[in-house]
Amino acid sequence: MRNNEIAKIFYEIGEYLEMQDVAFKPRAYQKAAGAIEELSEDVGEIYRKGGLKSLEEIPGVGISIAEKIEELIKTGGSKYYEELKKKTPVNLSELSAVEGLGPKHIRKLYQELGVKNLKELEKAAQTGKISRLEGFGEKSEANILKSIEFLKRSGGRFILGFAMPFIREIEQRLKSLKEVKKIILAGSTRRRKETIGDVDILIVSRQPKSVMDFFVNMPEVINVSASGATKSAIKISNGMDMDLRVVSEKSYGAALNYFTGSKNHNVALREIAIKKGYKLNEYGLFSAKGGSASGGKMENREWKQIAGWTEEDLYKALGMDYIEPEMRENLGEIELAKKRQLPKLIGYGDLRGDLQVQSNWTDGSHSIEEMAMAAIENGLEYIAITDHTKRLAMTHGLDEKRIQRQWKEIDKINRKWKKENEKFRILKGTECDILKNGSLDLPDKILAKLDIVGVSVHSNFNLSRKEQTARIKKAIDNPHVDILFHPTGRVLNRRPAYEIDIDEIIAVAKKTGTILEINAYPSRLDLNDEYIKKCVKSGVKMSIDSDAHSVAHFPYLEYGIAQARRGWATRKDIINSWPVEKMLAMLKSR
DNA sequence: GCCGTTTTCGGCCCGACTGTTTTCAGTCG
Repeated sequence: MRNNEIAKIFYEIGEYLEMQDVAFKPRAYQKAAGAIEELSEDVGEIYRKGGLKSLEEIPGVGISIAEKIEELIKTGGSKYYEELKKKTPVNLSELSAVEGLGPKHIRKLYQELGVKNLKELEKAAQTGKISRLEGFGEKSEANILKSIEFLKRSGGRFILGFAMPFIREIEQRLKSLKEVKKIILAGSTRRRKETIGDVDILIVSRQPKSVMDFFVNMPEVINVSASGATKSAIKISNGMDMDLRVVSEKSYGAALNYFTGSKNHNVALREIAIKKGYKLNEYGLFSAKGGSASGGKMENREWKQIAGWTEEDLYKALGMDYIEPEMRENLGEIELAKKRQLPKLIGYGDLRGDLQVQSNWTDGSHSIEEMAMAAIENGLEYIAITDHTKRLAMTHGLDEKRIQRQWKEIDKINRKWKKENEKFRILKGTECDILKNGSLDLPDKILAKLDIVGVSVHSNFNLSRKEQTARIKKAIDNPHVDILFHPTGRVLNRRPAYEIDIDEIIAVAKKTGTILEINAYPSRLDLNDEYIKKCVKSGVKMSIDSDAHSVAHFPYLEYGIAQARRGWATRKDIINSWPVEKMLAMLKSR
C-alpha cells in the first residue's frame, strides 16, 4: 500500500469523526495523514525495517495510528475505517469536492435524504429536496448545483509556469488602481509550487471597497463566491479560483506571512508564538499588555502589536531567521531558522548558462544563432546546443554525420562573435537517447568530442522498476556522459514518472559524478523538489535547464530556479550558476 | 489521538464570510 493511499484513508477517518462531532481526533488523523503524504520514504519500507516503533517516529503518529498503519500494510484494510464507513456509507472524496459541503452537511444529506454520491446529490438539489432541510435553504441548494456544474467542467490544478502570465496580467490590472498601495501574489504562487489550486492576492489599501468592486466585476469573472469588506473570492472563466484580501499597512507582514502559507508552516509558527505567550494572526504578532504575568484568561487580555509590519520583523520576533517562501512547508525549515542554519538559496538571477537547448536542426523552432541571441537577452553567458539523436526519428534526430556538420556551424558563430568581442559562448552538446538496453544512440568517439553530453529516456516507459533503473544506471556509467536530462520523465497533468529507484540513481550519480538535471520546462520540473533535496543532501550536483525549443522558452528557467529553491539548493549545487570555465573544468575532472 | 526546554495530563491555530438564523454553525484557507 502506497503512502498516498494510506494518507487518504486517514483523511477520510478524520472526516468521518468530524461528522460525528468527535473533538480533536479529526485533527490528529489529518495531521498524521499529512505527515505520511510528505514522507519521501515508503511507509511499508519503514515498517519492514523498524517495525511499529519506527512508525511512531513519524510526526503525528502515535501508538494507535501506528497500529492502524501496520494493519493497512498487512491486510490492505482497516476495521476501524470500515466501521466508520458503515455508519455513513457515502463517497466522501466525491461529495467533499463540492464547494461549501463539509462533513456535517454530508452527514445530514445522507441521514435525511440518503444522498451517497455526486449524482444523488445533484438529483436531490434539482428536485428541491435540499432546500426543505433544516439548516439548508434556497441559496445553499442553488450553490450546490453551481458547484457541481463547476466540478464537471474543470477540476484539477494549474501548472504554475503556464498560468503565470495570466496571473501577472491580473496583478498589473489591480496594481494600476490608484487605491492600491501595495500588491503581492501570495499563497502557493509565492511558494512557487509546481501546480497551484487557486491564486491568493494580497493588497494594502485604505479603500478596500472600491478595490473589491473592481475585482469582482472584472470581465473574466463567472462566479463570486464571497465578497466582504476585506475578503473576496471569485472564479475566472478558465476555471481558476482567485481570492483577494485587503489589509492595512500595519498588518502587511503578518498578512503576507499568513496568506503565503503553507498552512502547516503557519500552524507551526502560531504554536511557537503561543509558547512565547504571544498571539499570531493575519493582523500581527501580539503580546499581552502588561506582560503575561498579569494573568487572566487569554481572551480577556489586552493585546499590543509587537511585530508583523514586515515578514522580517515577524520571524525575528519569533526567534528565528527569515525563511524564504519556497521553503515554507514545515519540513524542517523552522528548526534550521531557529538555529540560524538556513541554506543561502540560489537566487533568481544566479544562472549563467543553460545546458539543454534545442535548435531547428531537430524539433526546435529557431536556428542556433537565434537561440543564442535570445539567451543573451535573457542574461546568460553560455548555452549548450543539445539536439535530439537519430533514435527519435520524428524529430529528425542527429546521426554521426549531421552532428559533425552542426559543430562546424557552432564553431563559425563562436568565431564570428569572438571577433565582435561578444563574450557569449555556444557549447557543443547532445540530448542523446538512452536505448532500451541502456546503451547510447551515438558512438563513444562522437560523445568524447562534445562539451556537454546529456542523455535521456524517450521510449520504453513501461519497463519494470528494476529494468528501468538498471537501464539508466548503465547509461550514466558511460564516462562520456555528463548529465541525466529530465531524470524521471514525468509530465505534469499528463503522465506520471516512469518507475525508477531514485535513491539508487542518486547513489550511482554520486559515484560517477553525473549531473542530474532540474528541467525547468513548466510541465516537467524534473527533478522535483523532493528529489532535489535528496541530491543536495548527498552532494550530487545538478543543472537547471530550460529545455528551450523556441526563443520564447528561456524565461522558463525561472521555474527551474524556483524548484531548486524549494529543494533547498544553493549555488554550489547548481553547476550552470558557475562561470563556463569552472563548470567545464569540473565536468572534465570527474 | 498526539504531545511535552513551561505539562506524562490537559491542552490542542485563528479569523472571514455565508446562509440560516435572530446569535451562530459550518466551511474555508
